[in-house]
Amino acid sequence: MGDGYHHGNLRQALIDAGIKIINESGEGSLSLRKVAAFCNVSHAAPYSHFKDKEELLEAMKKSVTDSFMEVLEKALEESSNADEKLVNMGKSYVTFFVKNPDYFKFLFGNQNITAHLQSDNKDDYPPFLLLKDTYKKYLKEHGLKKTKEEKEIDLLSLWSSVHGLASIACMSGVEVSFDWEDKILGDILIR
Amino acid sequence: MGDGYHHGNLRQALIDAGIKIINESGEGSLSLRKVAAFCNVSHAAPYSHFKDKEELLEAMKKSVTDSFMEVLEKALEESSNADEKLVNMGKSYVTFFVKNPDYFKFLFGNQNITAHLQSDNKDDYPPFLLLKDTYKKYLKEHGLKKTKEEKEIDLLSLWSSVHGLASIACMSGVEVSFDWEDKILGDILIR
DNA sequence: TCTCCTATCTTTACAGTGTCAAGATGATTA
DNA sequence: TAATCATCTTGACACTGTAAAGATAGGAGA
Repeated sequence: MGDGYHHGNLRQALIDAGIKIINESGEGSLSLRKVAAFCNVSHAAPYSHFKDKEELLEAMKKSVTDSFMEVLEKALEESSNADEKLVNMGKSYVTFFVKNPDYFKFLFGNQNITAHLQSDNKDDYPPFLLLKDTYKKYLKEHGLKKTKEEKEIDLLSLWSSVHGLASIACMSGVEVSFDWEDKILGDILIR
Repeated sequence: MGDGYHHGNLRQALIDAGIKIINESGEGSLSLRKVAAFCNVSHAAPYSHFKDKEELLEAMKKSVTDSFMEVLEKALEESSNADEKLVNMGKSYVTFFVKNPDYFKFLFGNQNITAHLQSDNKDDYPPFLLLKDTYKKYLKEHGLKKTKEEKEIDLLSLWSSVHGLASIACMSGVEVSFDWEDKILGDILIR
């Protein structure tokens, strides 16, 4: 266990190492061999746990998404009413990625988002599900009735604003102040 | 000229070949050597025109951005009033990338957007400048007075909505209908 | 016309990459 | 104790970006 021929928990160690490397020098400088070396293991060892480099990347994305979900859920817990929940969730959404732009680039800056997100349905993406759920509660709390189409528009509007903000902040280097965020989200809810 | 030892206009040929490859099989399968082979030229020939693989990619991005700008400008020409201009520009923004998701991934799905976009200022990005300009005319046409901060918020709101929509459509496979777009953009303008 | 210059392209070489196949190792189980 | 099996190592392969050195051709100047 630990130091010997068998590693103990190499799978998780590889995932953690991969994320660490990404955070320190970006995804560009992430190679299977480096990840393996970081774990003091031969260059082909990862193939006992992952079919592909791609499969390791997917596992890393899942891990990052889990951390992301924790942050979002915490934001919900710390809010009292539905309005606050939506705004704080949006803020946390952007803040999380502004704090770790490499995470955004990693999650959304790749051709391979396909396997991770697509499945032709955004409803497989946990953060979106959480937004959807929170939005529903928002409607309920306010006693609002909306058509299915209106709901879709609201959700897409909320999501694309927040996600677009994160994207712009992370990918273009534009500074996003929280005043802006408050107002943008507020306006979407009020309109 | 053309077939001999010297190529004629290898630089542009490499750019075009690169874009073609990306459109057919995504950026993942783009290598300098393939681009060179596509132009019937040795694998090191590109280094006479580009310092780096990165420098070729930048040139390709510039080329794609130029096409993008043409589409946006055409949308402006074909609109009569300021409201129409803003909405049509937003539509074209999204449509352009929905039609060529590989372009979106190529332009915005990379760590190296830095060199292409950042320079710590979104004002270097031609499409944003066009949006800014169009928005200013919109204010003028309506005789609206806004503070600098309000303008910034409006612009960021417009941009992040549209860009976010494009991002979601291109990266997650969610279908974006134009009804949605009309309403989302309309709401932002009206509020 | 001849020579030289320079931009452009080729050849050769090297380190790094993902991946596969075959073998080694050691923990588990029969 | 012996056999099994997941896990790890070693070695090999094709492909990548890039650098250095040489070849080529077209134009400039004599």
